[in-house]
Amino acid sequence: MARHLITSAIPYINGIKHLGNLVGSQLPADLYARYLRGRGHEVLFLCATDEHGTPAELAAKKAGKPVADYCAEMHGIQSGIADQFRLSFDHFGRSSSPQNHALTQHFAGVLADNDLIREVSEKQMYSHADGRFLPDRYIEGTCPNCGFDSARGDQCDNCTKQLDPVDLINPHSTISGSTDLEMRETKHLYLRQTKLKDDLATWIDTKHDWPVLTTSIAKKWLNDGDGLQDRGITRDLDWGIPVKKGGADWPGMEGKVFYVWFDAPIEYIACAQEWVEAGKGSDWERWWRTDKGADDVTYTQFMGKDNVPFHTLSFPATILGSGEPWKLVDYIKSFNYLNYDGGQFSTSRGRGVFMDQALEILPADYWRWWLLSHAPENSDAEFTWDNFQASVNKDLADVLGNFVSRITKFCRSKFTEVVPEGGAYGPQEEALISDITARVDAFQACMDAIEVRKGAAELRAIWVAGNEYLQSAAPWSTFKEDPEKAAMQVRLGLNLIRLYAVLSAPFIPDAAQKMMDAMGSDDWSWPEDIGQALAALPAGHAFTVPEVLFAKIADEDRENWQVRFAGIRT
RNA sequence: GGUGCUGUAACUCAGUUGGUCAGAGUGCUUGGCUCAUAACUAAGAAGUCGGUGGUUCAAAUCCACCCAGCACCA
Repeated sequence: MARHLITSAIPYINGIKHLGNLVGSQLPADLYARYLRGRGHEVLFLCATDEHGTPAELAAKKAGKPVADYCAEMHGIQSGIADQFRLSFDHFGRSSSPQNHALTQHFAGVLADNDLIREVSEKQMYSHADGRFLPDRYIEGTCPNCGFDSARGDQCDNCTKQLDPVDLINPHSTISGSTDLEMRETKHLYLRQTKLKDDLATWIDTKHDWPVLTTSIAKKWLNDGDGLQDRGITRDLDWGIPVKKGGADWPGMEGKVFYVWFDAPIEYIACAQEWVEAGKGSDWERWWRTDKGADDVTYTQFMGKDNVPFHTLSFPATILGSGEPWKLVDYIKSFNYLNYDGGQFSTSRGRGVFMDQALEILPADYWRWWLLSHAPENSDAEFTWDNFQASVNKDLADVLGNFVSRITKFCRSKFTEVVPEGGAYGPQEEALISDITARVDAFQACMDAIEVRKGAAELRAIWVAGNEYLQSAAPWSTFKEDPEKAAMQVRLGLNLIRLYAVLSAPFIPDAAQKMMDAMGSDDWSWPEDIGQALAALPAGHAFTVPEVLFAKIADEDRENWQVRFAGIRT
C-alpha cells in the first residue's frame, strides 16, 4: 500500500466552471484518486477555490456584495456542484483561509531571509475615481497603432499589438469609466526566480516520464528569450493576503497583498491544514513535510496547460527557495483544451455547457464518462452534441447498461432473483477469465500511467467481453437442454456485474453503486485474481434487477440542447 | 515575427526506440442470435498516414521546406 497526495488546480472563485475546466483538472484528478483508493492505497485528494485578485473583487461588486461574503457564497456553490459531480475531495478548501494567510506570509518571510526577494519601485496606472491601482487589462483606450477605440492596456484586441497603458490615447478605467488616471510610483516584491533557474532546470530535467505538454511548456519558460524572469508577487489591492514577513510587518509594504498566483499554490499545503482543522484528518505534515513522514508520498498534480508554468516553475521556486523540507511534486499531468462545437468554451462569454447546466439535463455519470473517454491529453479535443449522444448511448446504455439488464432479467425469468446453483466451468469460462485477466492488466497499466482515454477504452473492452461471452455461451439456448449449465453461465454473468462495478467506479461512481446495490453486495475489493473475483457472489445469493442504468439520449433531446446551448449564457 | 502542439478511414482518435504500423471505436453494408434499453454478436467495404523533397535496404515514424488549425510568447 502506497501513499498518494493528489491535487487538482484550484478553480477561480468568480463563477461556475464549464466542462472544459472540469475535464482539465478536477475530473481526471478524481478518477485517479478513486482508482488508487479502489486499489487499496492511502490517498489524500485536495482541491480548493482560488479566491483572491481583481476579478473576484469586481465580481463581488457586480453582485453587490462584500467580497468576503461573495467568495464564501461562491465557495458553497462550487462545493455543492463538485459534490454532485461526485468529485471525491478529501477536503475542498479556500485560498482565503487563515491557514493560507499564515503559510503564505511564512513562505515570503523565509524567501526574504534567503535573499530571494527584492523590492522594485515601478509606475502603475492609478485611478482616483476608483481609489486604486488598475491592472493593465482594466484600462482601455484608443490603440496608438491601429486606432481601435477599445484597446486594453496590455494588448490591443484588434491588431494584437502588445501595449503599455501609457501608450493608450484617452485611457479610461473599465471599472468606473473614469479618465482621471495617473502613473503613480509604487513598490513591489519580486521573487528572484533567476537565482533558482538552474535548480529548477536540473529538477525538470530529471522528469523524463512527464507528459510532453508539461515539460515543453516548462522548458520554454526556462529558456525562451532572456530565460526565466523574476516575478512580482505583490499587488496594490485590498482583497488578498496582507504582505508580511512571517508574522512581522513588512516595512514599506503596508496596504499591499500578495499576488494571487503566489498564494494560490501554497493553498495546496494550507488545504491539508484545513482538512485537519475540519476534523477529517489528524496529521497534515506526514503528507507535506519530508522530514515528518512525507518522504514516501507520491505527489501528483492535475491541471490545464495554462497552469503549467506556475506549477513547474513558480511554485517549485517557492518550495525550493524556502530551503525547508516541503514535498515537491512528483508527477504533473497536464491537459489541453476542450473546445465546444467548433469554438472555445468561454467563461467570460458564457459559451458552452457549464457544470450546473450539465447536471440539470443529465446525471453526472454521463458527463464523467464522455469527458474522461475524450480527455484532451494529446491535443485539444472537441465536444459536439452528436458525438456526445452517440458515445454515451453506445458505451453506457448499450454496452454496459444493457449487459446488466439482459443478464439480470434472464436470470429472474428462468430462475429467480437469486444467484443460481449448479454446473461447472468449461473451456469458454476459462477463456473468459483469462481474457478478462489480460484486459484488467492492461486497464491497470493505463490507470497507473494516468492514460485517461486509453483507460476508458480498456474498461469498455472489458464490458464488451461480457457481451461476447453471453453471446457465445447463449444461456437462453443451453437452458433448454442443460439448465445446470445455464445456471453456471448466469452465475458468472451476474458476477461480471459486480466486477464491472468495482472496475468502473472511478469513471461512473453512481452507476457502479447501483450495480453493486442490485447485486446485494458491498464487496468493493479490487480484483487481484479474476477467477476469485468472479466467484464473489455464491449460489444462493439474492440480488435484484436494477432500474435501467442509463436511459438513452433521444434525438429530440439532443436537438433541443443544441439549440439551448448554441447561444450565450445569460 | 518566434516557439510549441496538431494534421492517419465519413466522424472521434491509437500508432512507444524507423522494419506485420496501415489500426480501434463510431457510422455504413451483410450474416447470426432473440436473454436484453430495436440492445448483443460476427464478417466486410472504407485511408496516396496534410504536401514536396531528402536520409535509409526500409519512414506515418528521422531531416528540410511548404500548407492548414490551435496555443503561448514577442
